[in-house]
Amino acid sequence: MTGARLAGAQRSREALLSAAAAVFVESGVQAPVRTVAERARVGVGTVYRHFPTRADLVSAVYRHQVTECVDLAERLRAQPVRPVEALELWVAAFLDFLVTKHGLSDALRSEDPALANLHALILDELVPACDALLRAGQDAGEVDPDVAALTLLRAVGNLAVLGPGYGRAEARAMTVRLLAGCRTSP
Amino acid sequence: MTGARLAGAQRSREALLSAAAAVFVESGVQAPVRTVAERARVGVGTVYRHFPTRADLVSAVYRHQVTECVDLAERLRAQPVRPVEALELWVAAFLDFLVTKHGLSDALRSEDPALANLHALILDELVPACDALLRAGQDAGEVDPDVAALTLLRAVGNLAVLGPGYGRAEARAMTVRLLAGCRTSP
Amino acid sequence: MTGARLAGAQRSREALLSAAAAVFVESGVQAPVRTVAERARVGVGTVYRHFPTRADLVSAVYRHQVTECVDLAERLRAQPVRPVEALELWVAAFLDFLVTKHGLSDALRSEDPALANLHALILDELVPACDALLRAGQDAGEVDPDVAALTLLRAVGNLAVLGPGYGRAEARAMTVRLLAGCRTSP
Amino acid sequence: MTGARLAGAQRSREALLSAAAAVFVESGVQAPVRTVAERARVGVGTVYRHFPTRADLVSAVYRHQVTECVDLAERLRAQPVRPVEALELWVAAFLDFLVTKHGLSDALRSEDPALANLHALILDELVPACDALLRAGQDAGEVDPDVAALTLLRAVGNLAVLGPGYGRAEARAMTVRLLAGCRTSP
DNA sequence: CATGAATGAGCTTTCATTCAT
DNA sequence: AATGAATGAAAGCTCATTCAT
Repeated sequence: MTGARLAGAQRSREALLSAAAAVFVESGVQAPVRTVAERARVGVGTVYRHFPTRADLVSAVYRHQVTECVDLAERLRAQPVRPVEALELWVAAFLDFLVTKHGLSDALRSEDPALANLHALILDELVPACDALLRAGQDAGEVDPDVAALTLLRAVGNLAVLGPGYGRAEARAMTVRLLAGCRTSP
Repeated sequence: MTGARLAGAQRSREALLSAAAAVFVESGVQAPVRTVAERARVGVGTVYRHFPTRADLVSAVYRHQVTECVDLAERLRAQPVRPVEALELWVAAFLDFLVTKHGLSDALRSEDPALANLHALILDELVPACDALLRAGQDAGEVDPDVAALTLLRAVGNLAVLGPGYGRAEARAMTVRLLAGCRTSP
Repeated sequence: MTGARLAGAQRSREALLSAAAAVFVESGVQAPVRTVAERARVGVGTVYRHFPTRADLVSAVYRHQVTECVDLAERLRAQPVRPVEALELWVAAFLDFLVTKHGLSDALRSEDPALANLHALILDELVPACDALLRAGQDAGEVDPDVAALTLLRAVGNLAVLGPGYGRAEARAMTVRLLAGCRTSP
Repeated sequence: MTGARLAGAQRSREALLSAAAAVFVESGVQAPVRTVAERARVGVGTVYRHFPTRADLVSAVYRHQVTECVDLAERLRAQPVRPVEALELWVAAFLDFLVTKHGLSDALRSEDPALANLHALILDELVPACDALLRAGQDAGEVDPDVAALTLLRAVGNLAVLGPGYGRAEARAMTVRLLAGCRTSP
């Protein structure tokens, strides 16, 4: 009775999330709420019911992906590869995320206080995940100890912003070079 | 009489340019046109007369700064330093520009087709300037021949986007590391 | 089983009435229906089932209080006090009602045709109650015969609207003076 | 050149004021800004240009009328009538204002902090004007010294709220009785 | 040429009301 | 009967852009 309703609500929520993800990719995180609603075939009111503020929507859209990144970091640490290689793999995967959902890097860049949620999420989850990989590399003497996780994340996040003449391949190449520059000089 | 008119018009144009530069630094390139007009002590109509589209204004504002960068590149090439050092100096200076006038990196990043003017300007002037330095380094065997000027410029432009926990110092450090990763492996 | 249902429905209805009364006091009769539903721990649908229009809810909320006023009038008429004194006591009590449940005076003032119910209630019950007291005073030669019950009720209802610099004490004082002005000149 | 523009703007401003006055009478001070704009045959933007907040509009609409009331008070004080009569005349005139522009009494009643302007206006101008008349009556021993100007103004403001069965005539009669109740007992 | 008033589309957000479950 | 998700019409406010003077 209530179950069916709840199931419907859950479906709405998911429809909204995927609609929003798509819209953010196409038009950036600043896209009108109405656009998201239309994409999800839903009234605007429904958007606000599920996500009272736009920031809630943005955060929700990316929370899932952030979590995946965190999980990946953990899996990589368990792999029998050299720490620096794990870091490289992880950063490459992170970049792919960002590049695919280019809305996310917009969101990361934004200083809008309403996105504090999302920023907190990053600080609380992504930074530690990256930090673990980074420290492993530093402890192994492969990575320069001056590199901080947050700084690296933001830098990669920035390198992920594509534009004319600067596509995925370029972003990847630059990220690789940035990481190379983070290794200890032999 | 026409002379006076022209002089007045010229004055307006310059007032607008410096007002816009200031406003862009404070509030980004998206700042309301009205804000620029007020800062220049001029009616909005005047803005539109001189710069029919916002992109015209943005381009004009940064054209001058782009030119300075180009000039710097030429001066550096004449210096008795190793090519890779000249490149590093230039990139550092370019970064400082971007970081100081953070409006510019917004503008560079923007895919707004209306900014085609500005993009063209970069392709036509900034890329060749950078390219000259880059090629010198590559010819000297100091820089990896796979690095393209446009790619490097965009990457540095991206690294220049500041945010919480990622200030000037971090941007500089990351840029240095990126360049380090662009050098030929010994 | 149906009995239980009915009992449940009755409970809902009463929960709604007291929730609405509280909400109206806090936020006025214009408060969102949703607020009332939440206060009553009930779904909005239930509000609409019991009270198809907002006016039904408002009327129901105040019917009970109107009835109390009517009863008081009857009790006062039976008291061994001079008619004009009975009138004064009743008006004072009525004012206290209004001032305490400031939602009611909002409702009385409203010209919203949807509140016709409530207005009818007043005409049918409150006016006659007041009228009886009034006439007694007029018959005793203590109250000016030109004073009409409805007019007096509305005036007192209006005087009950508090605001900055005009609190309960002021409302009471003004009501007393209004009534004094309704007495026959000696 | 600019003069004509200014004249046009002035005309707009006045059109807005009279449109707003009319709309407020018909629908209360809470009427949508858009309604006022339409009534004035003007875009919403124009309303906001002239009156950045709704409160500014409301205040402007009534400022003029408040001033007239104040002027009237001064003229009446100069008349060769007994103080209490002057007070009665003034209150009657004030009531007529309120009753004619019934939006004003809504506005006076409102506790919306955005209307602080208007409230201040009343406290600063209307209260002293009323106070002068009141004190004259009190000094002459005709009016009860316990009556305060603000209280009286609010009470009259309240009595001015019309409704079904309570029209202008009733409001006037009640106001007269209220004032009668404010006189010193002989 | 310069001005700035006017315009109105567009965005966010709220809430009364309906209706499938 | 009860629920609460969904809907969509308002309403407030901002700004890019036009155009009469």
